[in-house]
Amino acid sequence: MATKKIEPRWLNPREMKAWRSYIVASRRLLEALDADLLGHELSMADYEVLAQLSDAPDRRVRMSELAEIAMVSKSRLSHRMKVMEKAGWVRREECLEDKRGSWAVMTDKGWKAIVKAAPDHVASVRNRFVDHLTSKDQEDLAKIFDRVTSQLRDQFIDEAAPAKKR
Amino acid sequence: MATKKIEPRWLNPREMKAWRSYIVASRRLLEALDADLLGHELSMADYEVLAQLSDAPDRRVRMSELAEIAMVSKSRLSHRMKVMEKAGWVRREECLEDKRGSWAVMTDKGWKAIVKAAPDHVASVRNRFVDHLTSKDQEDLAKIFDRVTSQLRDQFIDEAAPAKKR
DNA sequence: TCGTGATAGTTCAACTTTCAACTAAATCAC
DNA sequence: GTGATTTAGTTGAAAGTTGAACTATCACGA
Repeated sequence: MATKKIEPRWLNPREMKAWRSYIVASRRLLEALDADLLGHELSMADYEVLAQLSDAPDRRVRMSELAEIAMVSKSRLSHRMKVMEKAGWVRREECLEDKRGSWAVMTDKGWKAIVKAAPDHVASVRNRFVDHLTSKDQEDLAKIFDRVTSQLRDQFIDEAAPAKKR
Repeated sequence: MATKKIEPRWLNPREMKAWRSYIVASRRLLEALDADLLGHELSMADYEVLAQLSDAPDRRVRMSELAEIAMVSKSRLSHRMKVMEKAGWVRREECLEDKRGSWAVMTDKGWKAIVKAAPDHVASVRNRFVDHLTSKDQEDLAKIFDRVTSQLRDQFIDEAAPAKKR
């Protein structure tokens, strides 16, 4: 098969501006939010895990599901859980319905930790981000990024599936 | 001083939606872009370093400046440079004007690597992000995120300075 | 009921990132 | 000038992350 070189479609100035503004702001923003959480001995990723756990019925979620909703790999979750378990924030319980599985369970201490961290984190998200958006901005952003996410999911499905026709 | 507990201003549904949409999309997006670069043995962070270097006059930049424009810590840059140096993509040269300093210099091999990776990366940025935005979206995004960045910078200056009045 | 393949979760080794400590040179204040 | 401070950059150890290999269990079809 002859591989034909396709001339790449470079970004025009408007596209470039949007992309760079986004990427720079995102880097800085995440950095700032992480720094703001430092006082609670939490990273954004750990916060996300605890927040998801605290939201679940009985504050317990299967490991796999937790990994998925907190957007971390199973391996990473396993490691972080070990750390957070040592800190006394979570506990693991064997799953009776499925003996391969286990439950991630939030302890009282973990609950207290997240309840204490949440107001500061929300304030930080406001200060650094949300309060600088108008209502319209918020709606626009949500629309745009939902589109991006669903597109990513579609592509992922495309890639995972053997593909009928592309 | 009596510390008074301030009732946190939680996010309303619109704000929450915007924030979550943004954070979820961003995580997934970065993940996808990183995965797309894997074929070139590059991470987004390394790509950024090489891209900045390739843009500089004579493809050479002082280490500190490179760290700043590529948005990585000096320590991290130092470590990555060692790896990329081993790969033959960059080289370090001593700085004659300031003997503490050193230049990061892109080699021909590095140039070839980035020239080869760039079209794929741009395609990936398009596929995953830019092509899903209208021109208006692009302008809105740029405006919003520029605002976020400048705000972050202002806050940072605030924090760094001893503060006259806050 | 057996075997085959998928799923849940952990672990290990390799790699990356962070943070603090460090060297050396430049700059500043007097 | 000279001592104090700042700046440039690197280093080493500790902590975090990744991806593949692994164990155990489950689910399904013949």
